[in-house]
Amino acid sequence: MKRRNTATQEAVLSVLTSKRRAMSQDAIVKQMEVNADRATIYRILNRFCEDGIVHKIVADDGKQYFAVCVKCDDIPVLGNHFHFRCTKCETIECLPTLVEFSVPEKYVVQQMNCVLVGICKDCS
Amino acid sequence: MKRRNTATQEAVLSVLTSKRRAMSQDAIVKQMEVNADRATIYRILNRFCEDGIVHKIVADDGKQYFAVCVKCDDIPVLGNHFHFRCTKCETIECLPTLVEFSVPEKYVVQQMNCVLVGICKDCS
DNA sequence: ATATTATTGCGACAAAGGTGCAATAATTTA
DNA sequence: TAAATTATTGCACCTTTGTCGCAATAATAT
Repeated sequence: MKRRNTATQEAVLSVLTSKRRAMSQDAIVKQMEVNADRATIYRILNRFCEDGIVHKIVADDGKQYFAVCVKCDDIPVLGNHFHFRCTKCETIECLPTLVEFSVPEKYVVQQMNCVLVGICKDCS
Repeated sequence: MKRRNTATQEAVLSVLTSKRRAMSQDAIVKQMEVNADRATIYRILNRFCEDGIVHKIVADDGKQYFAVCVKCDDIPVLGNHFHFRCTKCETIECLPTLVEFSVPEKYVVQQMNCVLVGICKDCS
C-alpha cells in the first residue's frame, strides 16, 4: 500500500505543523482553506498515525486529538509524555514532561494516554 | 436536592463494588439483574460522581468508565492515580501507582486523566 | 393519608467516528 | 505521452455514546 501525495493531506499536515497543538478533526477543518469530507480527514489522520507522522490523544472529553510528532524547543517529544488541556483557551499541547511510573508485578504496559487538565502558561 | 434511595441505584452501586473495576455504562447494565433505562444509569452514575461515591475515567477508547472510590489492598486510591486498561480482559482498574509529574512554569493542574494500556496481571 | 419533589422511562437528539462503494486522480508502466 | 493500476476521496448511511425535556412514578416528609 504505497502512499500518494494529495492536496488535502498536505493541508491537514500544514495546519497541524503550524498550530503546534493537538487538534480535533473539526478544529482542523476550520483552519483549512481547502475543504474536504469529514471521513476523509479521519482517514488521513489515521494514516498519519500509522506512519508515525502524528500521534493521537484522547482527551477527557472523549474526543480524539492529533498532534504532529516533532521536537519542540529542542526537547524530543516521544510517545511517553504528558498532554495538557487548557480549559481557558481550549487547546491541548504536548508537554516536555515525560510520564514516569512503575506498575505492580506482571503488568505489561504497551501504550499510555495521560492528560493533565488546567490552565496553561499563556492563560494563567 | 436531597437524595432518595432506589433499587436501581443500589443495583448499580452493588455491581460496581463487587466488580472492583472501572466499568462502562453498558458493562454495568449487563451485570444487573434489574433492568433500567440507559439514561437513568447515566444519571445515577453522574450523581454518584457529584457525591464523590464514584469517579469517572475516560479511557483511550473515548468511553466513560466509572469506579467506586474505595481503598484497595490498604492503599488509598485517591484522585491522582493511574488507571490500567487491559486489552485482553477488557477491564479497567485503578492502580495504586500515584501519578507524579512536574509541569513547566506557570501551568496550573486541576485534574488529570491518566490511563496505561496493556496486559494486566491476570492475563499475562 | 396526603403533599412534595427526587427519580425514572421514553422519545428524541447531537456529536464523534467509522464503513462500503463508486468515482476520482496520483503514480506506474508501456 | 497515453494507458493501466490502485490509492484516495466523497457521499450516504450507520453505530455508539451520552444528554435532555417532559410527563409519569414513587420515595420521603408532613
